[in-house]
Amino acid sequence: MGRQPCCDRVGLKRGPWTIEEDHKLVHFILNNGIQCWRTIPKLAGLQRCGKSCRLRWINYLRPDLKRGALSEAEEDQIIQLHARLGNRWSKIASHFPGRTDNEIKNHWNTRIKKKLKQAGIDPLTHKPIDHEKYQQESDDTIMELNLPIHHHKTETLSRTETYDKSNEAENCAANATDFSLSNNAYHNVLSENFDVDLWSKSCKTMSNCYSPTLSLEAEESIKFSTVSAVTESSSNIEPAEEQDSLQQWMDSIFSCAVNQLEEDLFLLRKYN
DNA sequence: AACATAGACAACCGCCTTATA
DNA sequence: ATATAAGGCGGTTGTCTATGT
Repeated sequence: MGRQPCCDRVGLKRGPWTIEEDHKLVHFILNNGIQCWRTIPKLAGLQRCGKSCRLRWINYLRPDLKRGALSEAEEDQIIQLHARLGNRWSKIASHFPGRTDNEIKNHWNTRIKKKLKQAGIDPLTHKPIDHEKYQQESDDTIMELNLPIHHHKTETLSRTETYDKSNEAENCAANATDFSLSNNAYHNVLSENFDVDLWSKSCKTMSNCYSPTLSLEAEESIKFSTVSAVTESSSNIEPAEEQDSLQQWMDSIFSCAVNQLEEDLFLLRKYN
């Protein structure tokens, strides 16, 4: 009865992923695609559960991820969407190609919430804060409202960035003036030993077809990540591949329309 | 130099819905 | 029809790094 278990859970590795593990997962997915997450760790030679692999791929390894800090415009859009949708992070993230729900959720919790509070706006209701009531809630909050925020780090490097600068990708990162470019140097390290043609082809296909709304910055960063590996063949997409991409593009448009309908329905239910 | 603290974000946990044997 | 795992999602925790003392 039922499905097979997702994994035997014995001897599974947890915690931060190593570069070797990333390498194995990326290599496997680019060569075989994603059919079933349960089988991927075993086939890819990873001591991880399928769920962990899925998360790692979606939040960190996908070639079409847009890296770097969120812009002011993106932050504003997140605030607007949050006012409409609440904490439905995956729905919010669907409006930002190349951004993950985890990334947006983290950004909301660490920065935007604070920013809104400073501006006297309740991040939960998006309405002006009732200061008297608010001040009774906690001393910490009072501190946040009345005292200047101490910025210990104005330009904190992400873990990935720091990793980049202390490893083989250092030279690439040093040459890149753009934040997103330095981040993508990581992908160069990853792709150094495996099928770089396949990797670059995948990035190219994704940037050209799969994500029609992909920003210039994202496109540029993808190109940079494969700059050492781009070959003549990478730009020649096979007809069958184009067909697939067209299908995926149509799916994405359909998905956008469904998203909009779902949002409208959500708002109707909320206000009726 | 060593320790404490804060901030950022990757990773995990648990729940819910969907799919399947 | 039912039980159970997969997949997906949001909340929370853990880890790492920068900065302050």
